[in-house]
Amino acid sequence: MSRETLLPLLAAHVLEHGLAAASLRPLAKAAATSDRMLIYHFGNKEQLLADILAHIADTYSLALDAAVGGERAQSRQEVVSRILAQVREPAMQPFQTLWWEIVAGSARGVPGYHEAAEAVMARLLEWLETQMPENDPDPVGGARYLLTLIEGAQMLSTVGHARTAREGLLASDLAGNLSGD
Amino acid sequence: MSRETLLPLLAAHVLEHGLAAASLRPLAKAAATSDRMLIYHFGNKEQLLADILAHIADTYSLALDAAVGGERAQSRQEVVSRILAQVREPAMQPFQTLWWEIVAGSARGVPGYHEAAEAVMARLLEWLETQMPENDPDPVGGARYLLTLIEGAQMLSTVGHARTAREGLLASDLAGNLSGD
DNA sequence: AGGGCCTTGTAGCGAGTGCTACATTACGCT
DNA sequence: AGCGTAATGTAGCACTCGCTACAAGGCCCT
Repeated sequence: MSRETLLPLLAAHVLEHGLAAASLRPLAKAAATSDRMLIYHFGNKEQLLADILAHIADTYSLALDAAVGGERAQSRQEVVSRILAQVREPAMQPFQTLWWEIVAGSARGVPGYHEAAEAVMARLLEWLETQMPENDPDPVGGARYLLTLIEGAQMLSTVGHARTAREGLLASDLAGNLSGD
Repeated sequence: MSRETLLPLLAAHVLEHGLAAASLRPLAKAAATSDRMLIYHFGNKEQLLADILAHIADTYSLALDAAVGGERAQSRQEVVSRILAQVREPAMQPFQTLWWEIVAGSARGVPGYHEAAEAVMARLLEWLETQMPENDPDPVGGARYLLTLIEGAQMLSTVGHARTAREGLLASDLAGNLSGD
């Protein structure tokens, strides 16, 4: 059982139960090994978590790429709708839940979290730029604008203010009808 | 030493060290009492944290009210600028850091966190409505829009994408120059 | 002064934490 | 076949966790 064999199992456990519950013995159990071996393979817990987070980031990135519809969106509003629909899929929920834990860790200065969070956002932003409408006057700035909106909306939804987020988007210059949100 | 005497000291400790480090013995030490007494006064840890979070929410609300400049903002852009400047004050940093921990707990379903987060956002939204420009065509929807933007920008800043957030706001319909961000 | 409650100190329980020491097995290379 | 390294099991250490049992003070009321 090498690191590469273990990582998917470890990642699945972290996605399901969160980082706060990611202690060595439960992780080892989920990967059908022992805490002893986790330390053996990864050195210490900090490195273990860093590797798991990196693996999850890769998985998330791939899932996002895979879920991208073929045809280009026609408007910024459509971009936001599509992404919010995608990101709120039940299958994406564990990533969302984990994401806020990473943000919290990043804010608190937990080693490795800031790097992980920054990398995820950078990749997401890069991908967002490719999703902008073909005739968009400012795809680069627009992607940043939409990212800000989307993440704000997601946070509000997370804390029970989905309605606030929806009404906020309706009041934005994106206007139109944001079907589904 | 009653509950009311202890709460400010406990809140200070949570603001400084976060919820993850908020275990009974350190909390008790910060409040110059014993873990024994914390359980005696609050029943159990869950209730203790709920009370501390409620106390912190009150404190935050008061601080925000106090920091509001007298004169009304002239534009939505000015509203955003003022709030981001205020919310990024060093004195507000502990609240921000704690906030993401609450959001994470809310997403994970930790008892009490969802209620706390929802209440904070509701209060913030209500306050934001009072801050909208006098001649705003849609202060209610506008407040929700700005809240979404502000929170998205704050999250991006937290994970090291302050620049992304700034450029996103510059590309929004708020346009103008968002001095300071 | 004495009864009764509110408050507090001391000690500890059982479980979980990251990590290590030591020993043994498994396996590839010459 | 023999050697060396990689891989793994077993036990355990020192610590923290939330919480409780027990007992003793302190203080008010009559």
